[in-house]
Amino acid sequence: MDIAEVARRSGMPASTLRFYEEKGLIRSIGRSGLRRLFDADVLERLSLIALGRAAGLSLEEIARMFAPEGQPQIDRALLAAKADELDDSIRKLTAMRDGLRHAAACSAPSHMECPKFRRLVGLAARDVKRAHRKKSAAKLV
Amino acid sequence: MDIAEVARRSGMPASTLRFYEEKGLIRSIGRSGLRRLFDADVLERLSLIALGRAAGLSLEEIARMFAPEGQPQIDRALLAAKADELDDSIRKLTAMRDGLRHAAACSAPSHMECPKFRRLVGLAARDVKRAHRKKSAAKLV
DNA sequence: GTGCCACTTCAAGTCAACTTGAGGTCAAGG
DNA sequence: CCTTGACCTCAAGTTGACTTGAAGTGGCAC
Repeated sequence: MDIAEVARRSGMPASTLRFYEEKGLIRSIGRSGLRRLFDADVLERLSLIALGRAAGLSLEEIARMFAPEGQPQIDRALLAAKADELDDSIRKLTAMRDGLRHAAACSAPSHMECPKFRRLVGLAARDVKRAHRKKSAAKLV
Repeated sequence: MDIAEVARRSGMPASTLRFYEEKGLIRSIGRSGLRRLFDADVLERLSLIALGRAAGLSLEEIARMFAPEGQPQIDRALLAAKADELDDSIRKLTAMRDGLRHAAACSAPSHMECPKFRRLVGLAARDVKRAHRKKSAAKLV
């Protein structure tokens, strides 16, 4: 397959495919003149990348999941850790969604006068501080 | 409160507070010489901003939720629409989390040999294509 | 009253993940 | 054979959300 076909079948622009190859996320199997040739399995790999992106992983994290080819347990630990992170995000998003849903329906003149909404806001505030502590701690390393 | 106290109490760096003020997301209530003075209610506002960010809203979207002061129903419709978007993200993240969790535990030698995992991957692929269609359509406007 | 240092402004830098543009190459159809 | 246009490379641009740096100001403890 040439790059145009991969683009068509994966839904990603050719520029992205070249970019991913440069980053080592995918590989072309050869050339025809200048033109890259891809094996069909690149599509699976691209789906995997898309999945990771959709779940909020960075390209670098995704690359790490693919790469080592020698430490399967590190790989599995990473997957599990990522799953935990996702759980966290899901909890946050769910709280936010409920808050929005409520705010859209709530009759309080200003959302801030609604106790439900205020509780939610307080929750988020705690999270930010936690995140900042984490970041500062990370800098010390 | 001066900016340092707001920073301390909100957990955000002063530079971020100045940045948010410049963007119109928060307001200082006056100055003492050059120094900004903030009302205590800015903390509530910052929590709200943090909540929005954590839920994946852009600063511009957050600003729109605050701003109009005249179209309460547009505001509510926007909130409801955002809640729906969040529902979508939550579904995706949940699928991803389950996939990761499974992959971390699954005994198949390579994740791609596991039918559960492959189904998940296919799901993500469809999503990318949908996103690209949406983007292309948006460009035509 | 005076010196320090937290505050100020404004411009520029950073980071991730791509996209865009200029200038060049070559496979294939006519 | 020759043109065409899809593909190539490499550098630079873009966007969002901030951060950093240099140069300046002024509140307040002494």
